[in-house]
Amino acid sequence: MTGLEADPEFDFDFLFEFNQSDEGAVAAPEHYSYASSSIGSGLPLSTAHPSLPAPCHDLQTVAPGISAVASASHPSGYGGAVDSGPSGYFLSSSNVRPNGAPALESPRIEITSYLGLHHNNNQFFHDVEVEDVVPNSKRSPSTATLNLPNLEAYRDPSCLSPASSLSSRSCNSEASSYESNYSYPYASPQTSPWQSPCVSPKTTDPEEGYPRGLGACSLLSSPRHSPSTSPRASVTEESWLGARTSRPSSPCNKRKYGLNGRQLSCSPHHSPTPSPHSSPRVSVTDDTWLGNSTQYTSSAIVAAINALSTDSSLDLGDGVPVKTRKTALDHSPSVALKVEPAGEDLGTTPPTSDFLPEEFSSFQHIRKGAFCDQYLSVPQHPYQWARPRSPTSYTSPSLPALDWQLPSHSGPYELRIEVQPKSHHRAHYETEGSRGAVKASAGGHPSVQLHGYLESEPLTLQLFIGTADDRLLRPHAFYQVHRITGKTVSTTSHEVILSNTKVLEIPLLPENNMRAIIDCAGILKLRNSDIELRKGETDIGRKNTRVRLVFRVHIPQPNGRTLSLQVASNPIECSQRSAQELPLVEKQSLSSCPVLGGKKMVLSGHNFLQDSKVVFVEKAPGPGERLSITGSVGAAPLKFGLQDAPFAPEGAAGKRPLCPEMLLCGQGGGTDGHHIWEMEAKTDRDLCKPNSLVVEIPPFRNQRITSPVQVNFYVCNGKRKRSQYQHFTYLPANVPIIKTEPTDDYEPALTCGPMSQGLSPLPKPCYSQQLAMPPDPGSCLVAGFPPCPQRGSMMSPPPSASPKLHDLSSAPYSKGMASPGHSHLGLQRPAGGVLAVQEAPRPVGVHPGSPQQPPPALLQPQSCSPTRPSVMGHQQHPPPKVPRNESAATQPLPLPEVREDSNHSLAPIPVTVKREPQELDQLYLDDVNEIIRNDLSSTNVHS
DNA sequence: TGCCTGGAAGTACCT
DNA sequence: TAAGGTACTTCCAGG
Repeated sequence: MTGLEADPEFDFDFLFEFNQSDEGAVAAPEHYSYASSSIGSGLPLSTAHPSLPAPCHDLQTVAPGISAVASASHPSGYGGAVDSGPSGYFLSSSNVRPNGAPALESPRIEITSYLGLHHNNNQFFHDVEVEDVVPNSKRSPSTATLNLPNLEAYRDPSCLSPASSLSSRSCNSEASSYESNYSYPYASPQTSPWQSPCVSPKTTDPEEGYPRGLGACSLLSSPRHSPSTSPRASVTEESWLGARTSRPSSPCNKRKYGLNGRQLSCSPHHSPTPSPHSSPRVSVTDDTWLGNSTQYTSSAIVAAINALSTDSSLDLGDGVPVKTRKTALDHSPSVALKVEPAGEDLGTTPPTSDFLPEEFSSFQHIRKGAFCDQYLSVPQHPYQWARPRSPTSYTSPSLPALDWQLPSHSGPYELRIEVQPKSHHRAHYETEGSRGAVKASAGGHPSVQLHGYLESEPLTLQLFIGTADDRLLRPHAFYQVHRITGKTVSTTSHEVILSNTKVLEIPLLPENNMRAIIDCAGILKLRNSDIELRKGETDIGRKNTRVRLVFRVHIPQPNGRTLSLQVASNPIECSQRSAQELPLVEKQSLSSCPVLGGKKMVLSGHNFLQDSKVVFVEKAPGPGERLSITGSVGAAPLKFGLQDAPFAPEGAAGKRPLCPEMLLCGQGGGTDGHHIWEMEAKTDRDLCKPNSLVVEIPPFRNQRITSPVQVNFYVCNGKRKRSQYQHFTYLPANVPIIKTEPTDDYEPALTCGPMSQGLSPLPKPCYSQQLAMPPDPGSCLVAGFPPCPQRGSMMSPPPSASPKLHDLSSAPYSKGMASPGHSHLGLQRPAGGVLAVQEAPRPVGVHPGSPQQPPPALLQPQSCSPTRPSVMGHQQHPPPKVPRNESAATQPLPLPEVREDSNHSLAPIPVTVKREPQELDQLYLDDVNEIIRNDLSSTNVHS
């Protein structure tokens, strides 16, 4: 076996799980309420969802549809979604748990992520290995997984540096997590293993020898976690550490990577056991998959996956750009087709139950590889979990994926952040000790409260670290929530991993008015190299240091469904430097003004200096902007363009998209689609305070605009010390001023529903969530998920397709792209759907304005097409709300569609294609940019 | 003793 | 290609 193979870090990538979302994994225990047998039947890949495009079809079908469909309750495939209900994300589940929590539908296929399909990839060989290890007969019948070689997990937990302190490795340090479990006053959300303290210590070991990554997964599920209160103290961890610790004691501290980007393991511990398990996850999954559902031929699956995958190229191997953007955070890591085991009882028949102890052990080993494979792990029941009553099944597999956009309120319920976190919080690395819990700016800690909930059942509040800036809200690739424990922490919490994203679960108790003080959440920074090198990972960590705390709660409804609400905090700057130097704009008193300018705008934020400058810029659609995503079906490579997000790669900055500075620094402006206009606003130095700045809106360069023009501005404290771009709209002089809330363009989405993510009122570039949310829930609930990851297809499901959910109206559920088409809202998103969305989510967004009617543009399959037609650019174009008309002259590649953007702010909410360039700001896709530019260049030439 | 913090050195990457 | 600067990580030390 090659070193690579042995490397635990990469193992999980392959897991192909058919699961609605990773989240489901957590809930695994509960999920397993269906009969295993169902799996097979339920999984006709191709048949499941007629609506889905053939290739993707299968997968999708399987995915959400499965869970929902499988059960009678989900006739429409996404049955749950179909129902009307209060706005919000409802799980469709016919089954209701005894406790009222929605029962899991049986055969559920989870697609966690999928990055590419590659059989026989060198790197992924797990399948074979697994098989060897586990006899088919012994494989858990219920779980079927398909391995896709070459798929690398996204944000592989394993990636977490081994060195990290225990506490830091929250993901991995289950021990700590579990500690809390014990303390939980109420039954924790069902599924997670942590619920049952019973984990027997005995399981031991398999993991011990394993690299952390592997272990992490298993840890969660594995019994081995000792109930010990302090994770570190626990033997397990000790061993764990010993085995894998890669603390930088040596030169090894700095990781070196092989050509393929894999980290060369300096320390033996990395892959102490080049065991065959190298990719436990894969193996296991595959095995199961194969064993259980032979019907799903790998080829079929692959085909489906390919169809779904937006950037299959990534997986394809060496030729693929490592940093391609990956849209689907959560799922991306691997595509796994997984069939949940049947059997409601968690404790009962776990998939692995059949194994002999030895086998089981082996099995576990394998599984360990799958980082965060809660799905798999859960089933490991040799240990009887004390099954706590599960008040709410937030972990239900049917729960929306972490990157889904959910509303903050629905019907009587509203999830609200009562106390926002400070705008700065220095995250700690794994190699460091914890830097404490996130605090509130006024002292104390953030707090979240669920309003309108009158039941006596406690609920679970989920917390994870999401992206900030303009991109759609989704789990942050480079940051993880870190559970803080200690005397100073009053809030119990517990960690679980969903789709490679650590999620802190905090009880929301009626006795506390469903309010939780978040004093147990720190932020862990993952090394950029660990994340970026993963195949399929397209995000760039550099300068991607802003995050948001994302809170979710899943409220069981009388009808058996679950209403999911989500709210995100204001952005939090997590870097050391930024907290000290970079200006941060949190609020702005004006979001628009006539072209004449002259109005005073008050900016609230941090690190404002008397010398701070406020610069307004109008960006021309640059190449990057044009190209938002190149989709590909099947093996076709997907490319995600960097849009003109606030931090588009430009000018001096060159390739770094995220850095605002870059745009302006020297180069930038210009014809290449960068800044076509820059104007420094006058600031009132006398009124300047560290937290507020008063500026006079400069007149726009073109006083004769006929439609609103979106521009951006930023605060600059000096070279390379600039805030992120903020949105601002110039209105035609003769047009009555429409007062706009300080929200950004994307806000229209807000109109759709309370998506509030807790976004600051500021026009923050985009809290994407807003974007995505279609006002019409129904639309969101679309039964079919477009097979193509491409948004276009996904986003616009045929009207007919849209389910009947009503309530969602207000709730914008959209997955990253928030395509109105996301029918999946309300439904579990089909794996395929998920993938698709994730893949290309950021680039394209649809304004919620008219969610019900997805813009045709969205429907365009462009993204799907391997070739990158200009079309793509249209759909996705970048954010720059710059009036393209005006700038057309300067623009190398004028995009007609742009026009819409600029208008949308004023527009009555027409459906517009959102250009989410800003989302990209976080993408420092150097490589990608290059590629895209090249492509564009060539494309332009052709055109 | 361990957790938090702030600061800064060393390294990598970008211009 | 080298120099300078910035950002990222890792360490150190004090509370």
